[in-house]
Amino acid sequence: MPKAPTVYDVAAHAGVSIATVSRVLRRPADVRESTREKVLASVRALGYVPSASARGLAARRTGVIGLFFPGFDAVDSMIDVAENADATVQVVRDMPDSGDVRALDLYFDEVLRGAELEAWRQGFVLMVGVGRGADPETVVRDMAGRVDGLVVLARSVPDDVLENVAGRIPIVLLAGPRRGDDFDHVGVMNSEGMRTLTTHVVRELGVRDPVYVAGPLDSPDDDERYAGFSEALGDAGIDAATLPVLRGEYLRERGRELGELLAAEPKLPRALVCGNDQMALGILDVFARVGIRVPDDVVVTGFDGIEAGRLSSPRLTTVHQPMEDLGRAAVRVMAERLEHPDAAPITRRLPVTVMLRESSEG
Amino acid sequence: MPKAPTVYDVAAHAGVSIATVSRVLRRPADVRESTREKVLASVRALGYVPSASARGLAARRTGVIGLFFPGFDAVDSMIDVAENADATVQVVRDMPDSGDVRALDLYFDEVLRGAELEAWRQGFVLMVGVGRGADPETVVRDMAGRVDGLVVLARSVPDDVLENVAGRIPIVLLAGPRRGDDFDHVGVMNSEGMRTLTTHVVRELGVRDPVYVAGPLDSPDDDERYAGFSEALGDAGIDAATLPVLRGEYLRERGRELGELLAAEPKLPRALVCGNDQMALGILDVFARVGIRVPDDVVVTGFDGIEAGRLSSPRLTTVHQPMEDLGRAAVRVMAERLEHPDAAPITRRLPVTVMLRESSEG
DNA sequence: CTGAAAGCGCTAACAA
DNA sequence: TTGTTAGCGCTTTCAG
Repeated sequence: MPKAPTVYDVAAHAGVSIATVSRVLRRPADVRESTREKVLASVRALGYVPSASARGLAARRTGVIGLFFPGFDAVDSMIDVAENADATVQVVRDMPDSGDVRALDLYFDEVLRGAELEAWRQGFVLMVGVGRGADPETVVRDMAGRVDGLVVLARSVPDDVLENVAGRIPIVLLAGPRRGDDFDHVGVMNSEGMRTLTTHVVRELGVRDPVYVAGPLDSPDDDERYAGFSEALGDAGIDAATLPVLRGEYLRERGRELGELLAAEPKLPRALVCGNDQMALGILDVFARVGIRVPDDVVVTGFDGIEAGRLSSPRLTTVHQPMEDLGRAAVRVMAERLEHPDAAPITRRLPVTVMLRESSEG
Repeated sequence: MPKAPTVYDVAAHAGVSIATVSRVLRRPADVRESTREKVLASVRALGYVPSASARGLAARRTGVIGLFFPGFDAVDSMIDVAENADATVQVVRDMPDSGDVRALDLYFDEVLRGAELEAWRQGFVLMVGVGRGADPETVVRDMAGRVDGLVVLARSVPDDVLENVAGRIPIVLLAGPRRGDDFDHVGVMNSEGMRTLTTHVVRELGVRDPVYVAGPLDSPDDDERYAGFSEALGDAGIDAATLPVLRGEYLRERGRELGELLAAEPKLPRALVCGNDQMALGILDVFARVGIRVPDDVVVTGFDGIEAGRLSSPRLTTVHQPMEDLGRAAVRVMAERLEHPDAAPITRRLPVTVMLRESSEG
């Protein structure tokens, strides 16, 4: 690996000072055309690539925006590459079934895609950090040293760490609750979405006693969704507090368990309004197996709009979150913040879309 | 945003020299325990986060590995976030259909996941670069200035650019052909996989005249796959050159076109061995619509092992590439290269898995 | 429009 | 074990 050329090399080659080389690269307009071309020729001739480290140090900005996500799961279940490196082609009879482990990741992937796109548009590079195991702090601190600003998925990092890091670089919170005015924040209209969907269930489908299938107790997203549910019922003169609520984790498997429970009951509710798609899909799994007809026997709805809900049968009625837009909005907010460090805290809530599909529409 | 503390601040606060602060952070063992604790206390007290730029500049390494992919498609079809920012909840009747635009991305997502995991294990940070439009060169050059090494998807960057950048930092090529001994390379066993699958079709399913559905003419991957196909036939005493070959792009839509063509023929082949899953799925789409039964009337197989092939009906028999392992292997190779800059070129070919599913197995 | 020179914050010899 | 010091490669006044 021959030593990489530096500004000095380029300057010498072009017969100018290093300042001029720097100018050609950063504010070409400030340099006479003939000089500029001379320098650019040298840049190409030497294969010069500016060092981002040196640039970042001198300019006090890196041009990188960080995006922190809690980790992909199932990390250590993976086979070691080296160990099967000399294996040969394997043949497998692949039976139907398999899980949906990728669902969570898919959510991130979409947000990531939007963030990456917007970062590019704004002239930034995106650095993705994935929280490993129980130690988001290390990763976040490390990232903090590398980026101009950090977008963090809400509640994926302890508050004190966030507070601490915020003293050095701006933080934008993604999704989740609004967390006061401490940080800039980008979220979606959870309650409005659920309210609209529930209103549809009550008004159009004529169900006056839908059962809410809630997520974890400590999920602010779920709180907001339930609030929307309640409001919709209130609008129709129904008191949500009088209706039963089922509760579980936001997991398909947990949905299956609830599905089993429901299937064993003597009487089904007319509609199950679930706090997220995963649970709804789990319930659908069981109902399909035991012969409960959806939506004829019972209407089932979800929330999130994950891909799997478009591929299930029946396809799942849900409230679709604009994940890609979330990512984009977060980066855009960060760009604004970087431009105006002292502006008032920014909050942005993105609209959602109720997707009516066969799990509710007969 | 108060000015971020530096080593000098920490050193002053702890009453030591900046060198000691640096040591505490980089080689804690070289520092007496009491001093170390004193320094760490100051680090915490001040909320100190080391600057990666300064560190990178001084140490001549950034600790970042770059991963370059050609771009996500459909970039400019996206709605502008700002424009619908004040919209409210929308309700949509979502009809079945929709495309599979995400398929390509899914491939990348998996590779990405593997790369990210391995990078973390090796103590690196991963920086993902996405080629925008027709200008991978700019992105790659920019990345080259930010990372210690660059993993590049084969044929996503012009050779001369690669050559040029390779003078500055090591390059690892991912997938695609082997490209001589110029670069380190990680790929999969394309021909072996296709050979095994084809042998199954010939031997177990008794088809002696399968039709190969090829990808683009300039795809070395497809060349390798076709070679495997030919070999398998040769093994069975059949000359592949005597059999017809269909050709298209690696796209589902193109598969549909071919499907239409085939459906219009008086007589179907007994088996269609496709160069990738997308085309096979497109063919499946059409066959399902026009009532051609798979595998009873015709066997259809793919290559890649994308998720959509697990969700189609019938589910698609295919050769599964270990995408995640590919990403991991690439990063691992890069780590080795970084450790031993002068070692001989590294080539690694990962095994694949033939997945027998209902599109071939009656 | 161009050059000289002073850092940016950190690491890594080398001394002590 | 700790401190001193010389850069790392670039940006950015400030002069000219």
